[in-house]
Formats: sequence, structure tokens, C-alpha cells
Amino acid sequence: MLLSDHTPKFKREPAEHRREALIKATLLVIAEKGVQAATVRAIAGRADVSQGMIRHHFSSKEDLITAAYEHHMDRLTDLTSAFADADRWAPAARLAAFVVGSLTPPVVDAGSVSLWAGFLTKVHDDEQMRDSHERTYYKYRNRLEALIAAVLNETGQPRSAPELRHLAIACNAVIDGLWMEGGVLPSAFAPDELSEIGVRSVGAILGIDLTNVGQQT
Amino acid sequence: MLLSDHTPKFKREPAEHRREALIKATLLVIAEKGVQAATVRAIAGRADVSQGMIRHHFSSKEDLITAAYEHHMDRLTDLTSAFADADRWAPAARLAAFVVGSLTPPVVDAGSVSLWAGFLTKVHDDEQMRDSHERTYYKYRNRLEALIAAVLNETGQPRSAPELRHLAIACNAVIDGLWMEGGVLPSAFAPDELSEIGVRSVGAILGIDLTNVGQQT
DNA sequence: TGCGCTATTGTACACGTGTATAATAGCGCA
DNA sequence: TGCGCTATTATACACGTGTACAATAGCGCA
Repeated sequence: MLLSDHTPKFKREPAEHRREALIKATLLVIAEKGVQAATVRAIAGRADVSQGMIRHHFSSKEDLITAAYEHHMDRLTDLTSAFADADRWAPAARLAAFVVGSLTPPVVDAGSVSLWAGFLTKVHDDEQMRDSHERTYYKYRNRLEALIAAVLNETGQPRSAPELRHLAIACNAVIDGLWMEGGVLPSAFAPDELSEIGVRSVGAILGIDLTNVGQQT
Repeated sequence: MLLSDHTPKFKREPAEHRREALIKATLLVIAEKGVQAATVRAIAGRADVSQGMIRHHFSSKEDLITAAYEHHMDRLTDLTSAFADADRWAPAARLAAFVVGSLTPPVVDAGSVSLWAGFLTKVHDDEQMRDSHERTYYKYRNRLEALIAAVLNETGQPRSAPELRHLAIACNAVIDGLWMEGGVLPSAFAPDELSEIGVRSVGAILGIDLTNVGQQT
């Protein structure tokens, strides 16, 4: 028998590659079919590996789901921050871009909201999930608070720390609320309607008009 | 054998009573242990009936869950509206009361948010759930929009219908966002902090100071 | 080359789930 | 009172789930 034309049954990959592939497959399955469809078999099938792989690379399925959630949330934060990170822009323009980025696809997305909601249900009785949620929540809100502080300093209206905190909580809430409904009921809003409402509302809360901010310093 | 001192094994109740009892048991279980713990057996046990009852009074377990969700959301809407329904109050006071009612226990509650989030995950691929969510969302938002219109008319600043719609979407989003985070991370906010932020933010979005509105006409 | 480590597979298992169904028993009514 | 309807119970079933484990096979290294 010839062994030369033998196609391998599988390839040995670095652990980190496999972990990443499994996380991506998890997010795909959840985005397409919802959280309850994210079974071990479905995820493994999507990643074209056997179901044993999940327990080999993650201590449990819950562990994989948590990792996928954090990966996803970090990606969302990166996406929104990207717009706001251009240092050459004026603070107001950066804040406006941050809001628009948060309320536009691909951040606004049915699968994203579904995944996020699935986690929210576990936050209730799983400490690890609560920590994870808290972490991503503060990461986003603190980012927002820094942008707000920069804008208010620029316009000569500095606020105290408690006031800044309140403003950040409020702006975060509008953005969250709009993001959520945009993901769940996309047909209820016109394109760009959410980001327009978001920019106007955040501006109103801060007492600043953000609708006409340019993108140059 | 004596049959006189015979304690009945069960009591035949009107169908509507049983349905209501099962719905309340469902909400209790979800509030206490989360959505994934709301199994047929757990619910039946909480209602002190056999598990067969669920399929007898509801066409499926999903049917019961949907009914419980609608019951719960209607209750929340009723709770928030109660504060705002006093006709003798000025429109601004009614709006403020509506916001405060939405951001105070028992409306702000971990179990409530958990239940709501559990539903959100099903909205993605279940048409019945999507309809249900859409219905309760519009019911709340339209109620809010009417209050907003009344306030703006009172202060002589009437808006067009599209503008009113935008304002309602924005105010609804702040309230939703604050309500959610308050339920998920109760320790992150001081008592009354959420309602204070809510009233201030809604006022800012509408361009009206709601913090000092009294409760008399 | 061929040996050894372990990533990867395939299968089996125990368990919990929602559902189906026959037996039981409360209770209204003749 | 006793019959009949059906709410209610109790049990069984089929199925999908996450997990455990032994066998297999890639691939680095002596």
C-alpha cells in the first residue's frame, strides 16, 4: 500500500489558534441561531472539529462562552474607540464619533444584542459572569467619561468628579438603550436615525451642541 | 373504613386562577434562580401542583413563559403609569413621576431585568416573542411620548410629530439604560441616584428643568 | 527513521428536559 | 345519593445536553 498520497485526518494547531477558532465559531453560531443554539456540538461543527475539542481547550462549555463574551465585548469597545482615537480631532468631534460608532453597524447588530442579553441572564447568579459584565461596563463608561471631561474642559465648563460620573452614567444609558433597541427592532428605526438621536441627546445632556462639530482641530 | 375525616389530595380551581398561579410561580422562579432554572418541574413545584398542569393549562412551556413575560411587562407599565396618572398634577410633575417610578424599586429589580433579558434572547428567532416585545416597547414609549407632548405644550414649546418621536425614543433609551444597569449592578449606584440622573437627563433632552417641579397644578 | 508526546477524534454515559398518556379523584348536578 | 365530566396526578418516554474516556494519529525530536 502506498502511504505517499495520504491526506491527513486533522492538523495539530497551536493551542491559541484553536481557542480563537472555537471562540469565533461560538460567536458565529450565537449570532446566527441565538444563544440556546450554541451547543457543544453546534460550535464544534461550525469550527470543523470534533466536540471533544471544547473540553480539551476549555475547562467547560461555560468557560468557552465566557471567553467568547469577553472577546466580543472587547471587539465592540475597540470598534467604537477606533473612531474616537484620532488625536488630531477636537474633543467634541471625538465624542461625537464615539457615539456614532456605537450606534452604527457593525456595533448595532441583532446578533450582538442577542449575545449580550444571553449573558445578562447569567449575571444574575454567576459571579464570574457578573465580574465580566462589570469589567466591560466600566471599561466602556470610563472611556466615555474621559471623552466627556475633555469636551467640557475644552469649552471651559469643567465639572466635579461626581458630576462627571453622573454625566457619564447618563450618556452611557442613552447609548445603551438606543443600541439595544436598534439591535432588537432594526425595522423600527431609519438608517442613521439612531446615531442622530444619540448625538443630539448626548449633546443635550452635556449642554453642548455636538451636531455640527467638525473633525479637525 | 371511615371516609369522613378525609383530606382532599387537591382542589379543582377555575382555569383562570390556575393560569394566574402558574404565571406567578414562573415569575418567582425566574426572579429567584434565573431563566434557565425555570423548568416545568421547578415551576410546578413552586405552584404546588404536578408538572402535568402546565401542559393542561398552556399549550406548551413556551406559551407559559410568553404569558408570564407579558404579565410582568404589563405590571411594570402599570406601576410606572400609576404615578403619572394623577390628573390634578401638572404635566411636568407627571412626567417626572413617570421617570422616577421607572427608576425606583420595585420596577428596578434584578429579577425583572433578568426576565426581560431572557426574553430578549428569544426575540431573535421567535416571531411570537418579537411581537410581544414590540408591543410592550411601543406601549411604554407611546405613553412616554404623550407625557412629553403634554409638557411641551404646557410650556409653549410644541414640536412636530417626528420631533416628538425622536424625543420619546431618546428619553425611553435613557430610562431603559438606567433601569437595566440598576437592575444588573445595583451596588454600582446609590439609592435615588438613578432616578435623579434620569430626571435630570430627560429634562436636559427636552430642554426643561424637571428637578423642581411640584406635584400641584 | 522511528519513537514519544499529546492534540484530536469518536463514542458512550448519565442526566435533565419538555411532552404524552393513562389512572385518579374533586365536585357539580340530576 | 350517585353518576359523569374533567381537572389533576403520576409515570413513562424520547430526545438533546454537557461531560468522561479510551483509541487514534499528527509531528517534533533524538
